Amino acid sequence: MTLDALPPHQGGAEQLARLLAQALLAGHWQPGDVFPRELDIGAHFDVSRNQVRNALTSLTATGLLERTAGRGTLVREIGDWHLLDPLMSEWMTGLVNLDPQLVRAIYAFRYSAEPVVAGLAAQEAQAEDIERLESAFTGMEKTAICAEARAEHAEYDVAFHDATYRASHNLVWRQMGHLLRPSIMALIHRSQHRTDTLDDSLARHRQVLDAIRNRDASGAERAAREVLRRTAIDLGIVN
Amino acid sequence: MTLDALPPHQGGAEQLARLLAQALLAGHWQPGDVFPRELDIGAHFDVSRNQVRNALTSLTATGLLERTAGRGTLVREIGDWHLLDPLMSEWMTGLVNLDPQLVRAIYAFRYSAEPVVAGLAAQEAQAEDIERLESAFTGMEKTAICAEARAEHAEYDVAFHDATYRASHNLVWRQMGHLLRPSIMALIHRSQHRTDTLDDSLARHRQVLDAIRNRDASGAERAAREVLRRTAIDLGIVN
DNA sequence: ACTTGTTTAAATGTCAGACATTTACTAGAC
DNA sequence: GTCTAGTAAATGTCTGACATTTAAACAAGT
Repeated sequence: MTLDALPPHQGGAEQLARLLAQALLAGHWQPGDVFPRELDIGAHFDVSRNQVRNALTSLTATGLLERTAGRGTLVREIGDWHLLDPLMSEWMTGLVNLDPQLVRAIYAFRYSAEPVVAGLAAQEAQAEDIERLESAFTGMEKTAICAEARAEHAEYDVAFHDATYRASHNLVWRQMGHLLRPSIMALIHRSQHRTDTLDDSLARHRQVLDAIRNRDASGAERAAREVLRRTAIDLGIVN
Repeated sequence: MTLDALPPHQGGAEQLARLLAQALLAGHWQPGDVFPRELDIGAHFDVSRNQVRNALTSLTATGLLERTAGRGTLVREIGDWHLLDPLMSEWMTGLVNLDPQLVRAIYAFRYSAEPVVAGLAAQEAQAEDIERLESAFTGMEKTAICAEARAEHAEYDVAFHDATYRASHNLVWRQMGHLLRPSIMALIHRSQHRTDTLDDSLARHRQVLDAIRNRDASGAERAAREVLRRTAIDLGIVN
């Protein structure tokens, strides 16, 4: 894989890091491949060596690359990626062709984890948590009608699930909310979002909200599982 | 808080990063405090500005610090820390006085998550996963007898739980195994490790192993919960 | 042949200094 | 008082030179 296939870039090491990271996430390099050298990258994108090094530092910190003096830069395998790093989530978000293996892994994780989180939320939620959930849900309702508001609807969707994680009032679970954004964004690009689909999704979200509001832990677990069953259909993981 | 209270350091930006990170994790600075300037840090530890910048880059990437040109470096609040970053786990490990709030948060997370993970492991485990679990368990048995092998015993303990996460065969859950090390290490420093305690802990671990081996998902869930009840006692969270 | 040691090239890592940019504060004009 | 310009101080960036590590090529000695 060469750099020629990548789009141009402008401004900042962060942009460059995103560009390279997304190419890696899309599988343009294989694990074990040697990554281009600093000077080549700098020459290709016409940026200073500093910018390149800053970008590569991020990719190394997220486990995408492995660098050793003298040898060069190697691409690490998917099992070494720090999927829970917020930077990684940001890079995955907006990547149209996310590796299906990743989409499935994240979904499987959510399917096993989110019911537990919802149960915790039902036990621990404070008034402000309920408020966040409600405002996110009403946002989802408002944007469900017209097709142009798909992006906005997704944001409210993310906000709803993130509010669930936050309502668990656990520092670790809360960190995991970052994974939601890429997962839900992937959902947008793969599902048709027909009206009946959205209605069904909304109804299931409402049950989660109600259960948490009623402090019904096991009910929240069940409802969260139902939401994710709907998600699985929309993602094309089942059927 | 000044730098004077910190021990000296030798060699490498990584060492410096660990030193500063552990000071932050121990709560030597309050959220919102201004962190010392690059030049001051460099002068105090007698390292180049580059090393300081590399170290601070790590602390920024893990959400411990927030840096903006012109303003300086601020200490972020605990809710912004990237607790799931492997670097963070490495720093927390070996920190004798980990913030009790963190210990409790990590424990609460494990108590809600690990039963689910054990259940998944019972469904998904392959032969090599079982082997890893068994070898870790026998290691725990061998090192349970004499008190000198506490550190080694803890390593086998970590290996056992890590093997459980790996056996779930999910990329996301697997990443979370990093959190185990600091959690279990904290346990060492706080518990007496009396012989009957260890026997009880071993028996409960054995039940997890057996349930996974028998592909008994709900049994593995129950057993994992029992292991963590034991852990809670040893950590002093209950009783 | 096989090993051992030396050299060479190439990659990342480090340093030092100058400069750029952003931010907060201060003094002064009106 | 309020706005503006200026100044100081902090992080960010660039550049070039040098250090260190690694792997491969090569040359000797046994």
